[in-house]
Amino acid sequence: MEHAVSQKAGVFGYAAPASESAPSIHARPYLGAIDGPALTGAQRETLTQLAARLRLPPRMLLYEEQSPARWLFMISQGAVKAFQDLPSGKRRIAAFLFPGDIFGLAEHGRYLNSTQTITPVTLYRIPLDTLTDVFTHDAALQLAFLGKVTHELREAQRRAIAVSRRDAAGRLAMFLVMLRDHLRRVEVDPDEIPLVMSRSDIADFLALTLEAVSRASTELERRRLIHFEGRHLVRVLDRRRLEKLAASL
Amino acid sequence: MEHAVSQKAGVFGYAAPASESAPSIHARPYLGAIDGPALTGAQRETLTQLAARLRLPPRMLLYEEQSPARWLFMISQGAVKAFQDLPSGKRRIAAFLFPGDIFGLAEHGRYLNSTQTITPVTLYRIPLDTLTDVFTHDAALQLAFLGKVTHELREAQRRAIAVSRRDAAGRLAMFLVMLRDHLRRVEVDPDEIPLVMSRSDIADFLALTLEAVSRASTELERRRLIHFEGRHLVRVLDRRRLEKLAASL
DNA sequence: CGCTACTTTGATATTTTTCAATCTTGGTGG
DNA sequence: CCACCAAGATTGAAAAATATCAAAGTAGCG
Repeated sequence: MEHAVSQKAGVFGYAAPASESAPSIHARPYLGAIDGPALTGAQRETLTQLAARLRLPPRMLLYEEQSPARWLFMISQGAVKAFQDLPSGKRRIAAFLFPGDIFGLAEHGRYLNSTQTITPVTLYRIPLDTLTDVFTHDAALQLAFLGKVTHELREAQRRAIAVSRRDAAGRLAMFLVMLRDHLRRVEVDPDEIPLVMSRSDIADFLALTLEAVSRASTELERRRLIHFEGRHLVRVLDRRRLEKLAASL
Repeated sequence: MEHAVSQKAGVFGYAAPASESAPSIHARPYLGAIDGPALTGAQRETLTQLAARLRLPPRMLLYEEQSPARWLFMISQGAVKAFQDLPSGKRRIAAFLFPGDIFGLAEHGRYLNSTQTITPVTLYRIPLDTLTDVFTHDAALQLAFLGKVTHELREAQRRAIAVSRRDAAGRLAMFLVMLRDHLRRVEVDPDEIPLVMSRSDIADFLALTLEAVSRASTELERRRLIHFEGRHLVRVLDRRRLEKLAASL
């Protein structure tokens, strides 16, 4: 199993003009009393001053697992994958990341996953050392981050449940529904799901072989739940049954 | 598949004397610059005033999935399981929780998992509505929570990787190692792993049948990696090979 | 227009799930 | 103190589904 990387880490793309849009994070409500704390203008200002805005090409490795963690990243545009390469040669994708998502949380000062751009990406890069101070001085801003992290925790738990399914078709259905819901804040038509990642990325995410993903795709098409318009766009034909299958574990 | 519950939610055990020990949370370092922000004396004081200390019997249901989230919990002693019952009748255990662990994070004001005590448990119960204010006024305290939540996020990701394994023995080995590491802050001998939960709990956690867990246990014993001293205590016979197997995915 | 990477399809092998029955263990009560 | 009971755990045999190995088909890109 090969996982070639077209560009090495360490060198980042050129800086993008900071004017286009200020940093923003998306999160669902997470505690009973806290409803998705959106960033205030002042908070965005704070972050904008800290963050460098970068534009990166596709397939660029941002950082590697176990390397020293220096920055936190927030995606503005594009898609990123976070993954681990396992001793067996297999790869497990921990998450696909889209606009509004944060990544780069570390442990013992080192990143836990490798990350690589899938599409061209625009993102904000925030030095970790300054972030601690900011959080200490701006509790509300930190709260927004806390909400985001808890949201990601829930998604990780949901994914663990999805992966635990035995049937490939059900896993794929769950993936599609999760992806659609995750993208809903960006996409307009909920029955069109853009699949920016490859089949083998999906396989690595769902802990299936890419052959199994391919067969599951065929099966979902045969059952008239979805239709592939090209390899990177799924049209949902029967939303009700797709969701039913996704929830049927 | 039956999952009977001996006691219903809503009624909590009697309050325990608050003097025994103040609330504490355990977390690993999570950001490059932040090393496991332990609670200061003042912060413990703050929490102690907010929290009710409760003692609960074993097998008590604390709250059910989708019920309105009113409290956050911190375990002082004992073990709790967080789970979801799926439409198919299967059960997925999202996490086993031990002293120092926090649980009760919610979404849209509702709990995402059901939780039930496994052993007798002593815990702190903190009203969620007051917590938001506390976090806003005490950024350092919030930072400790943020660290804890990110730590749980990492554990969820690790579990997702463990569950994605195909081989039952490997999954069980991974579970044992994770459990041992999680308990290391409490337990002294790293080669004695107390298994407070039942085989079927382990099965629900690993997304295996309990038969498969049983067979995997037998296999690990046959291979002289572990030895069961009774059903609730595992002695690690060959730490090196056990860890190798756990990491061999 | 042709190459290369990605995807699909096919046949076999491996492993878990299922379904069933038996065995243990801890607790209860006579 | 011992026998009995029930829940939990183990073992066995067959069925189901994905992994594997192999080969052919597409599609995008230069």
